[in-house]
Amino acid sequence: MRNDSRLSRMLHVLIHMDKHQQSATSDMIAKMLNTNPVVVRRTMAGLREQGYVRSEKGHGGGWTLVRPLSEITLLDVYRAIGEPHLFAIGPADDQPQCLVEQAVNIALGDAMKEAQALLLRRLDSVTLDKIAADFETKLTALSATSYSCAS
Amino acid sequence: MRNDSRLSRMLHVLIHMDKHQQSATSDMIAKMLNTNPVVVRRTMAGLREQGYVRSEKGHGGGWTLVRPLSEITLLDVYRAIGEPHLFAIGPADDQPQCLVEQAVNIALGDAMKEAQALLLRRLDSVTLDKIAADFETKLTALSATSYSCAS
DNA sequence: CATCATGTTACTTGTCTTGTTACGATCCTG
DNA sequence: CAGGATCGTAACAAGACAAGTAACATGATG
Repeated sequence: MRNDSRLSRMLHVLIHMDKHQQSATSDMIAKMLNTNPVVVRRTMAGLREQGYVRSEKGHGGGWTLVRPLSEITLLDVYRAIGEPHLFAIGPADDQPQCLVEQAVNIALGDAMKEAQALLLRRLDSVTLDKIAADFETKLTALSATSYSCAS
Repeated sequence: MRNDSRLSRMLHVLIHMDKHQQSATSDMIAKMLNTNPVVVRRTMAGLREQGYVRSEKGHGGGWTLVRPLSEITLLDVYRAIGEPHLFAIGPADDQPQCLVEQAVNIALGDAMKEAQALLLRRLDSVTLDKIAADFETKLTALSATSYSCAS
């Protein structure tokens, strides 16, 4: 568990959901992600609240994709899961008295802000159908060879 | 302890060391950073190995700055402390079998690589004397008002 | 040799995502 | 309508990693 993999996992799930076009239970999704259903529900709650997926209880229930992949960007997903911290590094003190430390925070903070802005711009510029298309390319490239991912 | 603050702390220390131009003990530095001497030695070990500072044992010992701030970039310091992980997010699986997940990893990874490259470029473009100069500006701007940071 | 200071190891703490268990609510089906 | 399928949620344990802490060895100075 070295990284926060929620964004990665949700992208993975959404594209798979688009592929079968039928409701998937938290259990099925959990197996796909090598985790367990509670983690799935927890993480996908944000996607539901933002209207990207819908969940239905009871027999025959599960998760369904509501909006087309072409209308969901990576940034949308990132925001839906709560915009978790992107960086592992940061200042020792957010409001330091020391003027030297203030100058350090500004220098580091400026660089990080630029990097964050670039990353978010990049996430905003890619829609999920783009990744799905990349997948299709990979798939045809492999021709008839084995493709395994319990989808 | 939300973030890895080693880079921030080391920048702070190096600039202060340049200001007094005399050896500082781990204890003094620890007080400045609001931590304890072991953490200081642990973190500064990398700076010593890379030749930015020198440490001397025994009576009158402590840490001294070896190279001028103008010859040390933020990137140098980042590398000296062991290039810790920059991002808090990442893929769920580095070597996934699933082609969809592979496509997701590539999309996310590309964006992150770009952001990382930008950040490292920014770190490489700033030398420590630049931050020290920013500090001086702040200091004179404050005229004769109180400046507190047990340096 | 006594003291100061670093070097190093081992262990604890704090924080955050994940993993897991438990239980309640809801909905289909026989 | 009883029973099972499924989500919702709370509570708590596990794992990872930087940071905090304690203990002790090593080396330098006076």
